[in-house]
Amino acid sequence: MKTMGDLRRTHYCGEVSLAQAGQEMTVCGSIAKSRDKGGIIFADLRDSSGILQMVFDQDTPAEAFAEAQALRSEYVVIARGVLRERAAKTDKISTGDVELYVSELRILSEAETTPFEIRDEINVKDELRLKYRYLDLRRPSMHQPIVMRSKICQVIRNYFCDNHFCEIETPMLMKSTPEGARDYLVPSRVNPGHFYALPQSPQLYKQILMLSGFDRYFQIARCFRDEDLRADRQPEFTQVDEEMSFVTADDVMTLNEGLIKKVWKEILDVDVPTPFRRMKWDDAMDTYGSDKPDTRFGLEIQNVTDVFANTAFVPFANTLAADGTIRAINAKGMADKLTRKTIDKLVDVAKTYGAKGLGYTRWTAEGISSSFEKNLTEEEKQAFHAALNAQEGDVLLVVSDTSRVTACTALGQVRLDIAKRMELLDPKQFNFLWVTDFPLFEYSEEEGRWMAMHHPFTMPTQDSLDKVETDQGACYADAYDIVLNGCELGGGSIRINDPALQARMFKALGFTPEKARESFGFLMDAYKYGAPPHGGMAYGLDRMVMLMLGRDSIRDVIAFPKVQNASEPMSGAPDVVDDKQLKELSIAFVPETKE
RNA sequence: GGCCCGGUAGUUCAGUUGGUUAGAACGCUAGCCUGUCACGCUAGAGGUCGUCAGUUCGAGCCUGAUUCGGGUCGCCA
Repeated sequence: MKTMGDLRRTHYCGEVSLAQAGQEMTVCGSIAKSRDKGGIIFADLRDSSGILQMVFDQDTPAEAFAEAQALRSEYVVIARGVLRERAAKTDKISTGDVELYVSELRILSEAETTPFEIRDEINVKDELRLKYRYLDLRRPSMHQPIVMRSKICQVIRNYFCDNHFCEIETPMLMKSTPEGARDYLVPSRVNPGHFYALPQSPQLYKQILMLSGFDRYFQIARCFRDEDLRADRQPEFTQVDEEMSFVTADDVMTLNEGLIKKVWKEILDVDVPTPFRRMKWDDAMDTYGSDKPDTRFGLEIQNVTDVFANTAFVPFANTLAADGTIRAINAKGMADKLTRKTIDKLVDVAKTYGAKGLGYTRWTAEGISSSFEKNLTEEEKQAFHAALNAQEGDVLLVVSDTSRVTACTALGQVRLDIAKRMELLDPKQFNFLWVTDFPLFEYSEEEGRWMAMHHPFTMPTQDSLDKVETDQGACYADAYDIVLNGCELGGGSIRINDPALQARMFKALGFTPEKARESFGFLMDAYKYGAPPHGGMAYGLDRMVMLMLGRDSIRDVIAFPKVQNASEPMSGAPDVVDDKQLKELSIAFVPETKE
């Protein structure tokens, strides 16, 4: 091993080209691969920008040639030489028409054999890749999303700064507030028995910043939620958070369409047409069975309740007697591909999402086979087929349920499952959509009360204002989610800026005045001294980067992600701590007793 | 908390009905090779079959428990 001596990098591997042939240059990085042919040695040098081939032969100084013979994968080197045109070119790498004819090579660090190969084509278990995250991140396909993420943030910052926004950091150590996800708690040493919470979002602070006269705020903010993980959900994640004064929902949506347009253009060179389609929550649920519909394909849900109004078929009749609903999808022309076996899978999907079952009719050249049509009258059958415009080659899928949301959600998931099976999802297509007019409240069986669907500061729509305390189920919110290809990219709302209305909201949510004051007193006070109308939204940055780069997992766009049990395999966090540390914090560990 | 899938050389996998010494590819080590780029050729090393217990004359294979990882429902205002 050597030091760099007086060698210093003059060029990055991925940034040289034929135009620089003949120049002397110094590059550094890691050995991706070396090929020792005896009298000639090729070694691929990788740095953060790309790969450049180095060459050594009989005319290479003896010392450098000997050094080249000792090269192994992942050795860290610095090399000086002359860039020249290759005798044999390749289009496998961007610098495939040049190579560095090396005159001086210094091995700066040797490397043990890595637990897996540092190449993009490998297929290695996540467990191992995450334990050796630093090795995994060396692979170009893992490296690229992290670099892209940085560029995306830069574009976002520029857009906000160009539009009169001010970037402001809000506290990481804050007060725990009720409602919402579980908080990560941080004990206070100087206040024994007292805890900070890590922010689930900067929501309260950004509203207060509007009251502080900042007018327009943004932040690329780390947020924490102590809930179970998913492929697109991490306990620690990043929001692009924004808030604006003197705006309506329309203004917020328009400004954000501009942001999306700019980011997609500058990063992907994709022209996103604006304005985006807008859809009310009710319509999204009825038509797509989701509050984040994927509109890249059809298979829309239809309401066939009326067809069965007088049916004798017991499951449907019972549902309708309980004021329920019957919804259906016609998978047009898919009878050949949706076999009985596949339909059984769809039934499982529907059940997973709460449906009692999934009725089906499969109409092939051999005739109609159906799980329920034998129980229908001839008139009902015909009316059913007519309602769905059914023909030979179609598959009809039906869910009946007392809950409209359950029936639609189950069919919505069946719809997505079919789309995946039939490969209807074009990964190159970006379908943006605003979903608006969400329900203001959601009834929680567990809590036995109405809960805020978004958060308790969300402005009700004009029509809902007088129903807040009396008819919570009929109230809608001046809220909007931005949806991309069936994923919730972000969401926001106009906030309540009238203390009296805020007090009514807390009451509707079952807060006593004392409880409201205890939890949100500082916020209620702040609104007393003049509050501009304001609203904003927040994006899940990780999800945005994931969708832009076409990745399946949010982990691919986070440098050091956590795994399903919320631990971090490389460092081993979380871990036990010394008793001394606990004592200082006045904390005693009491194991949860198992039943 | 529930459900589903997985764990066999460094890596990715195969392993028949439970039966002798557990295989392949890649990687690794050594040698040869002057235009390779998934280099090639020759030789070699490399295994607690996740862990524990059980059934059996005999377990990688069967049973139970457990652990680790992935997906998912609940949960995620």
